[in-house]
Amino acid sequence: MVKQEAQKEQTASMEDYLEAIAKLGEEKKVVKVKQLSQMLGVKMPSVTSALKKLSEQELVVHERYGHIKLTPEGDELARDVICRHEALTRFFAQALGIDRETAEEDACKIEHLISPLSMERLTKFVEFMEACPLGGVNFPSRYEYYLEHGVLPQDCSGRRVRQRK
Amino acid sequence: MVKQEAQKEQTASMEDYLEAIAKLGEEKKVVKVKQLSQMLGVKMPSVTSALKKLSEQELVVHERYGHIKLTPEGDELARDVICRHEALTRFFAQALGIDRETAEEDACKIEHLISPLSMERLTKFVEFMEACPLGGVNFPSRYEYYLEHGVLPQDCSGRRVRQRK
DNA sequence: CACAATTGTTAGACATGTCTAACAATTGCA
DNA sequence: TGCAATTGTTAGACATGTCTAACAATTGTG
Repeated sequence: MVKQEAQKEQTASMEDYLEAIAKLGEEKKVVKVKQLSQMLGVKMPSVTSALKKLSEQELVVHERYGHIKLTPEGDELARDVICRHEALTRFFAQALGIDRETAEEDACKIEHLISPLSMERLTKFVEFMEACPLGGVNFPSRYEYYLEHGVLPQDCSGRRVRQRK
Repeated sequence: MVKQEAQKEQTASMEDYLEAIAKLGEEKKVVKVKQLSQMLGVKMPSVTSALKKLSEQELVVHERYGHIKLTPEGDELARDVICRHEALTRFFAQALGIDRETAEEDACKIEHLISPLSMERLTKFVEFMEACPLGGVNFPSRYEYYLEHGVLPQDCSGRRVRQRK
């Protein structure tokens, strides 16, 4: 029985900060206020103020004028957000064929509010679509045909509507 | 060349009010503050205050203690929100096989921030999934098999991973 | 038709998260 | 090493949208 601290629910905004800190931390050795401010498109005082809140919750370590680091708990939350972000991006980009930029933007917004159930199903869905070649003519390509021509491709058996009961 | 007023961008909250007014308006003859308050899970003063803002933008007609009605412009916005809501609900419920309640909840949140492009693609995607029977063994049922067993069904040609490249 | 119950409004507090302006610390380079 | 440029913080304004408390209008029923 693992002792599982109740993870504080975060607002969309705070999740964005956690996510950005984790991402910057991967590339750069040290994370600074200015970088966060630029990555998130907010002014520096907004970052300072967010860090204060996250520090109080012990998700972030940040001493005045110093480096910014996630605590283990903060990192866990951040990983979770990133995981959702990536799954959503894959869904939009790979499954729906949407350009990377739009896919990222939508993922960024939706990652904060989608339910765990939908998230799990969406992930499985993408996995399935990627794994299931459907006898050589895979789903995405048929879907693309449909997108482009507005009608089903030949190998969808001709029938067009014929769905209700 | 149709004169197309720039439609004021609405916040998620205001879109919720517009949507609720439209939905209530369909069933009941008159829409009242109390009903909106209950449907949206907020207190009455919140409704009054939202209606004031929407009135100022001429999306809603509401005279003190009186009925609440959408203007044509407000109705147009509301229809748009409802349209997104329904497409999203169908996606979650029908494509992902999620229970109606969760599907609705997620749709309610996502409808306010998804990009027009993703919305359009998602809609087409659901249409496609509903219309394409894939030679009798349709996508949703294979997907369900995958969900349940974690492996691809027979008619997905056996291969399991074999994707990269 | 009067008055109690219900519904609606106003005023103002509060929470979140942003911003600008002013000031403080740090840095890096001459 | 000292000072200018950069980076960071504090203080406080503002916008949005919620709430409670107090009051006002409407309603419906004896």
